[in-house]
Amino acid sequence: MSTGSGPAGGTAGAVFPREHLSGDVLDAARALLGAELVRLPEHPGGPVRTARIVEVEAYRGRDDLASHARMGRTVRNAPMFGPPGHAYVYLVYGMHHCLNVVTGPVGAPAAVLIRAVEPILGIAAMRDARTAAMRRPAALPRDSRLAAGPALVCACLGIDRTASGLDLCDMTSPVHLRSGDAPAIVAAGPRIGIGYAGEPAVSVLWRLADAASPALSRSFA
DNA sequence: CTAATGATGTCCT
DNA sequence: GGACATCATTAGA
Repeated sequence: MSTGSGPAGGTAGAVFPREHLSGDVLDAARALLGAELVRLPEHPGGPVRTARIVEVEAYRGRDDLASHARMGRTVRNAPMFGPPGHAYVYLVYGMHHCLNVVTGPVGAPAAVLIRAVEPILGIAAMRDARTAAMRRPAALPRDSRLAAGPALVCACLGIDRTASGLDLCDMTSPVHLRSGDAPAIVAAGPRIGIGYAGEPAVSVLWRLADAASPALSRSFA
C-alpha cells in the first residue's frame, strides 16, 4: 500500500500532536474525539487493532471533586501529574480497567477518560479479547458496539495497568494515538457514575461524544 | 424498555 | 471497613 491507505483518508494516520493535549482539559477532550486509538500486536504476527474515539469525559484535578486527583498525588494517580499525552490506567470495581489520556502541563493533574470507541481494524481480535476479559460467558453485541463503555475499550484492546504511564503520542508505544477526523456534531452531558462528588461536579457537562456514533455507552437524553 | 443486584480487588480513611 | 470514573444478568412493566 503506497498511497491512499489511510482509513479515513487525508491526514488520518499521523501521530497525534502532543500540543493538542497540553492546554485545558476540555479542549483536549474535544480534540480527542475522532482520533484513532492504535493497539500494536501483542504477539508477533498478531493483528493491529484500531478504533475511533467517539466518547470521552474530562476530569480536572484540584477543582474537580470527581477526579482521582482530588486527594492529591498517590501511587495510583501519579501519571496524572506527569506530562500530557501519557496514559493513566486504573482498576475500577475490582475487575475493570479504564484508560485515560493525561492532559495539561506537568503538575496539573487533569485527564480525559476514553469512554467508548468504534472498532475499525482487528475486529475479530477485539471480540476475542473482550470475551477473554469478561468473567462470565456473555452475548456479544454487533461489531460497532463491541467497545461501547470505558471498561470495554480496555478489554477489546488488551489494556491493563501495565500500560499506565505509556506515551500515547509515540507511535512505537504498544498503545498510541493517531489523528482522525473530528465529529460533525458533538453531544455534551453530565459525567457518568460520579454521584458521590456532589455539585457542581455532577452537573457540569464534561461528557462529550460524537452525536452520530452508534457506539456510545449511554444515550444523551 | 427500566430498575435492581452481584462480582471482585485496590485505594483511602 | 467503606467506597468505587463498570458490566451483565435477572425480574418486571
